[in-house]
Order: sequence, then structure tokens, then C-alpha cells
Amino acid sequence: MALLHFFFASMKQAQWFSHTLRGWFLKNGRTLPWRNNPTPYQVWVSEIMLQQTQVVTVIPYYERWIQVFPDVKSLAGAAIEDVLKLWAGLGYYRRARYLHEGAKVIVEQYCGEFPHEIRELRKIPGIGAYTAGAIASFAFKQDVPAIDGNAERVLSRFFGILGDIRGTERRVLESIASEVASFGHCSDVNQAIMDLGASLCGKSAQCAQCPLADKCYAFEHQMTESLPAPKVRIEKTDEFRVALRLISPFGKTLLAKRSKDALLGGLWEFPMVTLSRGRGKEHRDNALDLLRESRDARWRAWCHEKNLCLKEWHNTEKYISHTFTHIQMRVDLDEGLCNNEPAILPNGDYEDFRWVEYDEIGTKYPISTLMKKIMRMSVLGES
DNA sequence: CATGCGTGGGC
DNA sequence: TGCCCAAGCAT
Repeated sequence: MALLHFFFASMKQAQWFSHTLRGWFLKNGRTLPWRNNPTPYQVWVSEIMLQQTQVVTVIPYYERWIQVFPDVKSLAGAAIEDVLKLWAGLGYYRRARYLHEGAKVIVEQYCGEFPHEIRELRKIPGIGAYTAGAIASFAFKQDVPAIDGNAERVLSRFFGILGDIRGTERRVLESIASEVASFGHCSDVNQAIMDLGASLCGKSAQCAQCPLADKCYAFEHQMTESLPAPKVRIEKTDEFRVALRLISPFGKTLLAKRSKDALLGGLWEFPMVTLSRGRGKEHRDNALDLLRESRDARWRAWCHEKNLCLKEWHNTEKYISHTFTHIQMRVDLDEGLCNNEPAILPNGDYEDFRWVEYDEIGTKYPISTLMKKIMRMSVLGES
């Protein structure tokens, strides 16, 4: 019933919406590095980078990326380490891995040419419903919808979709998006929806300047604040870790490579151990006790297991707090000198260990923002 | 299908 | 400052 209601109510509106919004876009659309008659590769790279990430953040990363990897073939032939280095700092590192894998798939299975069909695009790692629609409409000029967070917000407000657009009302949203798409010029219209969502129809709407306000459901009913229905947020887990800056007799620093499917997968860091993980004040208090009492013992055991012979040792009293989507992390830093430089086998969180020059960290070895913060705490010399 | 996965910017 | 978010996808 709900679907039928929205379908009939929105049919007339959809054409006006498409036409009016496109008119606004042709005058007011943003100029962006990936918008000048883009190749499918350029659309792909930009769309993956833009997932959950702001345009201003993406621009410099995109420019650098296109310089180094101008096409699918150059990306497919690259080393994953170099791919991650270009991505370092952007977050959600699995996206970089999927881009790399996807490039190989396109070269090996599609003769280096992007498939045009949505169904085929969806088979490429990291390309989901939205990105497939974006590539098909922006690069191949197909009249298909591309529903991202902006489209969810703009469409749910304009057409008055009151329920959960990620749940029960998903079909309604998709049906309306298809209706809008059916009037053509989807490359423009889809980008118009995003630009409107990024400017006038953001979290707080500026309806006075909006070309769609005349027929907008949310504007008419003063519901822009409450649409779309907000996502449920999960409480963050608190995590307490200790990192070790360990220096060998030859002045090398021990670096560990995180397992590729883990948090910050594939990036390098001072080795860390997790002391505790949980939620609530009681847990946090216990964790701080644990930190005081068993921090050194944990490290001694860790070093012993790795045949590392510790010489000097010191707790820096310094720590950083770092927030991830689902984790509130505190990392304390310990620093020490050891008498040997053993080869260390992969284990647990880490798939590789290496003794490196301090100034290679971040240039030769890709690191996260968390690791940058930890390095700033280090008081030992820089070599 | 609910959950895991980063970061920098805005208020 | 602390909280909320911003062009999703895979499992």
C-alpha cells in the first residue's frame, strides 16, 4: 500500500524534480577534478575515495593518485605497498585494497576495459549498488539512479518518505529514484542531487535558497530536521593499548605490519598489545589499574617470546586518544633499547616485522594517522 | 542484516 | 571540548 501511494503521488512530482534540479545544477554545480568528462576509471577512483569521506579531504588524494596511477593498467601493475602509501591518511584502508584488486580484475577478466552493465560492474571488488550507478551514469551516460547518502536525504525530504529508508522504506526510495532517473540526463541529475545534498540540503537545510522548496514535502511540513529518519548509533568500545618503540643496537626501530583484514590492515606501526577492551566506567577503571600493574609484565613477556633482549626500558607517561567509528582507543607509549636485532615471525595482529630506519617510516612504510600521533610522542632520538 | 571499517571538519 | 557527521561495501 505504502509503495503504491508514494508511486502515484510522486509520478508527477518526479519529472518536475528532475527538470528543476538539473536547471539549478547547470548553473550552480561544483567544478571538481573528477568531473571534466571523466573516464570510468576516474569516476571509479573518485567515488571509492568519496565513500564516507568529505570532498575537501578527497581532492588532494585524488590528484596525487591520478598522477601516479593514471589508468587501470598502472594501478593493476602496482605493489600494494605503494597503493597504501598513496591512500595513507584517508581511512577505511580496505577501499584501497579493493581498488587494487578491482584493477587486476578489470585487466585480467575484462581486457582492461570497464564493463558498461551495472550487473558486471557489481562483480568488481568494492563496487556496490551506489558506485555502479555512479560509474554507469557519470561515465557511460546511462539513465540509472545512484543512491548515496545525499540522495537518501534529498529524496526522502522532497518526496516525504517518513519511514526507515534503510529498512522498510528502501523499496519506496528505490522506486522513486528510478522514476526520477526515467526522465533522462542522469549524469547531470545524479550529480545535481549530490551537490544539493552537499550544499543547501545538508543536515541543516537552507530552504530559502532551494529551487525545490515550492514542492518539497519536508519544507511544506517543516520536517527537514526530522527527515530522513536518523541511523541508530552503536556505543563505542573502549580499548587500551600500549605501543613499544624498540631500538636495536644498530639504531633500527622495530616496525610491525598489521594483518590485512584487521583494523588499519596492511599498515605499519610500532608493535602494540591490547591490554583491555570493553564498555562502561567500571571497565575503564579496571583498565587503568591493569595499565599501571601489568603493562611492564606484558611487554617483558612479549619481548621474551620474540627473543628480544631488553637493555633499557622506560614508560613515557605519554598517551594519545584516538577515535575510530566504533572504538575509543587510548594508546600509551613505552620506549626501550635492546641488545639484539632478531628476525621475528608473523603472529597475531601482525603479518610481518621489520627493523627499519626511523625516517623510512611513513615514506617507505605506509602508516595510519594513529601511528603518526604515536610517533609524535616518541622522545628517543630520530635514529 | 547488523556490524566492522578511519579520518578531519563543523559546531 | 566532545560529539556528530560525510559520495558505502562486504560479510
